[in-house]
Amino acid sequence: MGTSTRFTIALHILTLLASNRAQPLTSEYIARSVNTNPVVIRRLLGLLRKRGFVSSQPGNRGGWHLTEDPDAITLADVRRAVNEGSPFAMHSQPPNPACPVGRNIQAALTGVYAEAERTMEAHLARTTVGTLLRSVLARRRK
Amino acid sequence: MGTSTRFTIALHILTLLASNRAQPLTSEYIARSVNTNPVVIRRLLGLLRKRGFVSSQPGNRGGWHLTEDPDAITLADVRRAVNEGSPFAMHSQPPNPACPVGRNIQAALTGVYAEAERTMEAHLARTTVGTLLRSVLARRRK
DNA sequence: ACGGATCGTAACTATGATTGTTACAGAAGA
DNA sequence: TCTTCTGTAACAATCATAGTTACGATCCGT
Repeated sequence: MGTSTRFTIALHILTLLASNRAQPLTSEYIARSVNTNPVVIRRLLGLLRKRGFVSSQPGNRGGWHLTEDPDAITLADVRRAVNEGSPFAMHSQPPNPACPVGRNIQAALTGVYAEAERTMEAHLARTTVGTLLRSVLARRRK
Repeated sequence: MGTSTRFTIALHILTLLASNRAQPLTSEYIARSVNTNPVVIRRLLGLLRKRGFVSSQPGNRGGWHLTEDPDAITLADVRRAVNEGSPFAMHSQPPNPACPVGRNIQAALTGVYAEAERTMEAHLARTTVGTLLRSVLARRRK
């Protein structure tokens, strides 16, 4: 299975909201920028709302807006919010416990994987939605 | 799609081969330790052979054996060998080029993702198959 | 030379995650 | 009250992965 695009789409959404803090944006509008279906956007926004990054307003003239400083939202926060799993997966079936390697390989790998993930997370925590917004704006040709 | 288990299985295989360097192991034998089908094992061993980590001997009394020092094979090498993709995926459909954020978000993300991957790879390069083997052996109860 | 054991690989199925889509009830401003 | 949105369920479409069967090619040991 390919890696999910949720993390990327969530960052796209948050960057878009960060660049339009004056008025709420509808899932329909966001979907046109991302080039997908509004329901996909609402699903992701629901996850981001759970973490308090955005809030929604139903009804006419409703929509979504950012409720935190873009520089306070790190990419590590966003990754956690959208449930991106570990980049490492163990065996789908448990290995053979009668084999010394089979019996112990998962325990040996668990620590290595956890530390590798921590390393990556620490790196992602050094970039924020604000960083992304500035990077995007610096590239635009008006 | 969930993350693939190829990396984990490849490490399991290599650790098993490293612990049995005296005689070749058959895909059948390895499959019993991993608890899967021999063809799955042969497919992975084929990828590992391309990188020169293992070699195979067809025919009666054939099988597979390690051709490199376990301490010379890093987890980063193995990960590359089995084609684990990036943990980050871009949009499946290109975002809207008429939107300033849509037009530039991928360029902004590319660098961040590449650097995060490099960080993780650098970390994985610090552990080897030899490390894993010793970790596994230290846990075994004879 | 034969027989059995193994690799090498194609082809197909099964499974599961993700994404996209339709549909519709509820909420809220104008 | 009408229109515009959210919120969410239900379902279809797509795709990667893993598992399985099958079978030809290879090679050791006798």
